[in-house]
Amino acid sequence: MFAEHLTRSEVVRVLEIIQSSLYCKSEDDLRQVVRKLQDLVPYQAAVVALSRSCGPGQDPLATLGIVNVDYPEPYLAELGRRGLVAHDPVVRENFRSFQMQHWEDTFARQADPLARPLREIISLAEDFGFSKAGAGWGYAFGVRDPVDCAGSIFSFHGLARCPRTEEILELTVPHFHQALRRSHAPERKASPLTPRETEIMRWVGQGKTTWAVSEILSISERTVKFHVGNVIQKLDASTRAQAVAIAVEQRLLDLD
Amino acid sequence: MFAEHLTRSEVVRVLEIIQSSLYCKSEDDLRQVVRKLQDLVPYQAAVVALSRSCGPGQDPLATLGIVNVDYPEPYLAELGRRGLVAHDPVVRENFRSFQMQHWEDTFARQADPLARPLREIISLAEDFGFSKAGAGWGYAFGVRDPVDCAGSIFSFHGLARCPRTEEILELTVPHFHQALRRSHAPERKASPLTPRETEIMRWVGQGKTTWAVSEILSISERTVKFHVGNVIQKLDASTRAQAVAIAVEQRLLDLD
DNA sequence: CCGCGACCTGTCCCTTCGGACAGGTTACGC
DNA sequence: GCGTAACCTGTCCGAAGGGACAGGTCGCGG
Repeated sequence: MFAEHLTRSEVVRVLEIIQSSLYCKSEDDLRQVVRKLQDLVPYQAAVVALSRSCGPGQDPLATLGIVNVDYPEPYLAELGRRGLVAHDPVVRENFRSFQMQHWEDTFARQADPLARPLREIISLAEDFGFSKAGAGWGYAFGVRDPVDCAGSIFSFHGLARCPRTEEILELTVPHFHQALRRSHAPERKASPLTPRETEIMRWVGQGKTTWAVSEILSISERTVKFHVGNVIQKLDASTRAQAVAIAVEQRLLDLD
Repeated sequence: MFAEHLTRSEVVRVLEIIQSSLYCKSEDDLRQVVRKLQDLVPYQAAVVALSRSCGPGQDPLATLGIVNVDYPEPYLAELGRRGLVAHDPVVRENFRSFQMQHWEDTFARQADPLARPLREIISLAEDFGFSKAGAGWGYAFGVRDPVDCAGSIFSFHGLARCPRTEEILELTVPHFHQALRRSHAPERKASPLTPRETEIMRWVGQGKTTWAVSEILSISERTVKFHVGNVIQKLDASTRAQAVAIAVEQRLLDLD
């Protein structure tokens, strides 16, 4: 059965959230969308992360990009600083199985509940006022992308075990994963080219000669050569053909 | 209001379809998912297409990849053979506005309803037994991806105008678009370049001069110029810079 | 066997580029 | 006011590219 614990209006709400996930263009958009879940599921804080390398033999943690939703920043920073993320059983479990897990179960499955990093994780959480026990438990759920193998984890703090909650997460998280994948993709660093250089390279890429570009822009041939020369330098190219190749490949020519 | 014309079970059905769209890995998967819509919306046949180049000044038709769902293949083939796709007002409208359109309106908006290509489109449709008038009308709806600018069109034949239908398409099509984008990614038409040409253009794109390439490949400078010249012709470029730009953009240089 | 496509080579000529040198103006922030 | 970045312009020259003409070999399929 599908969505059996949800009323019509809840299903509609879920659908709305899913729709809005389609239009995430940035981490911040995603943050907003995830927050909408709070109407349906009373989590306290969430953390979201995407790893591009989840293949066999790859370390997912290596390329983990983290988006914080309502956790105290210093807590996550400290977690990272002490290298505890790699030892968090929830994280490890997630990137192995990508199944929904309630933290309580995950912690219960630990061979040695008193192991050093585990105790440290728990005490750090307590330092920040949310113990991992009792009301402090939560859910984690992630997706391993069937197409490009990117893996994500969505971790929600402050959720008691509940089939309805699981249903909602099951429905929404895969879409959040996609939104994360999309909004995280265009990690396009600022173009090293000036507007003028970009403009000129666009024409050059369209097959215009120096002379033609100078006519188009009503500037001298020399100036065009000057700009192209600068681009060649900046992109560490040796010919304009290579400069164009690099620019196109790095999408510096705002074709889109 | 969201999904106001739908019952709970219909909303759930929509949600189910959306969920299954997440796991499309191929055109055929997508076809299956789109077909599920028939339970909710009695369309007769659908055609789905994705264009990677939808930027300003780019021709979306140039990179249009088409997925047929239940149309007679010969019909679509004939449409393409006669170059009618470019003249279909529904297609043109879609890639301009990306808004939902009922074909009836689109055709009604045509300045000259008796124009040659338009008449040909209609008569071809009639030849295949589905006139575009009356019950033959349908809906088209597409998405212009906010992230990578890829544009899609989803065209459903055999739908009367109906707010409920529009609602369902409004909810599902954006997800189909994403599914199409994901499953369609590794679609690369055969390169028009010969292996030798590809090899040479790769070096040219790396900034090598004619002389340098000739040294690398142990052939004469003249031969390199010969091949580059052929590539420039084939790609309809005028300089090697433009040839490189086109080759890189169309991913002809198996860099990846 | 012949045509065809991919590949290879040459000469001639004019255009285009790339680099080096040597200037200039505007606009903006410290 | 001074530095700096973006923009603009010039001359000179050797190197590189593009087009047109005219060849050549090889292998494959009708």
